[in-house]
Amino acid sequence: MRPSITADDSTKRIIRALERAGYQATPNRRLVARLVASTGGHFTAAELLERGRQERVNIGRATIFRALDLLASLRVVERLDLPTGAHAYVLCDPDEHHHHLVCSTCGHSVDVADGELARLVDEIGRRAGYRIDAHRLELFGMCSACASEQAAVPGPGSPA
Amino acid sequence: MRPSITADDSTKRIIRALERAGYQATPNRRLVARLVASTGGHFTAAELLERGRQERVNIGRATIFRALDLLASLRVVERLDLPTGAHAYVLCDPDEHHHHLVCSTCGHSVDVADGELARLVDEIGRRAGYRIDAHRLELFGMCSACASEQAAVPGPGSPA
DNA sequence: CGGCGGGATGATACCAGGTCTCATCCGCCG
DNA sequence: CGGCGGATGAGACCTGGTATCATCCCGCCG
Repeated sequence: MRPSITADDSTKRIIRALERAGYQATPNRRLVARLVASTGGHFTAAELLERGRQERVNIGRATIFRALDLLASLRVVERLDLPTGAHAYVLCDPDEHHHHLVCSTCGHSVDVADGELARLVDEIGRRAGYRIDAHRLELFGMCSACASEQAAVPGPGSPA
Repeated sequence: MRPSITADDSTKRIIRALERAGYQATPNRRLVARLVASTGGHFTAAELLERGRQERVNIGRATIFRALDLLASLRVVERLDLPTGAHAYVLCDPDEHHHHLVCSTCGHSVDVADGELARLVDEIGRRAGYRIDAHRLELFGMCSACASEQAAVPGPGSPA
């Protein structure tokens, strides 16, 4: 375990990214940054809104979306399509191209370096005669924490 | 080029899949099958609805969605998340696990065999300590037809 | 200090994709 | 022919997201 990056660090990192790009770090945006940073996994705009309202009555839905958009454009946050078709956002590292591996149980998400994938994608494109501009890989599964928890408290029917 | 599979073949294949799974091949579903098969690329439910209405006045939105759901559950059709965040559907081969490479210009889509990806995904999971249950790879680019068309009629600025 | 301008904000209307309900309908089987 | 379950259409509804618009706030300039 190496939880060297705290939520607080993340909050600051987000705010710095905002400022570096020339955007105002307004109270609302700071709030969103804090909310985003304090989730270990993915979250929806609606969740953010609700949590935001708990600490600060007046924050508009539109503001949340605008902030999220902004953060997404800075690649501090990325939009995810869950297998269910629902949309969620995750905090992530803006510095390198990567993908997400998300736990379907707890929602925790880890960044996955592109690695060999780039090569593979390249080859697929060449074979199909496409010029590939973008790719997206999304991985869903169960993290080790959830797996061991499930092993300890097995749901009905599973230990058959 | 090997356009050995016609829209008609696809229509029949879809209908057969329906029947094999024990669902009625009702007129509406046949219509949807035909509409789906006659698009080379991805399409949205709204498009289908509109095209459907052109040849058969009464088909409900819900019916389209229901048919699409059904086809998706038979894996004859798959739901795609475009880079824009919009949802689309594509006709595809139910028999093997694969991914989609879609042309952002014309919407044409080709199936891509999983190939090495499975191994890669496996390794990622092992390294992260996740049990990976599902993955999704989506590739976006430009097909050779659109590329050559673009080369012939270059847009402003591109031939710089 | 006062005024100004642009960006940020909140409310709200709106839109699209999708789901749910419900009454009707229709085709298939007996 | 009668009944039943599945399919259907209309339309309400929900959710995620966007557009509009008036207001507001802040920094800056005079």
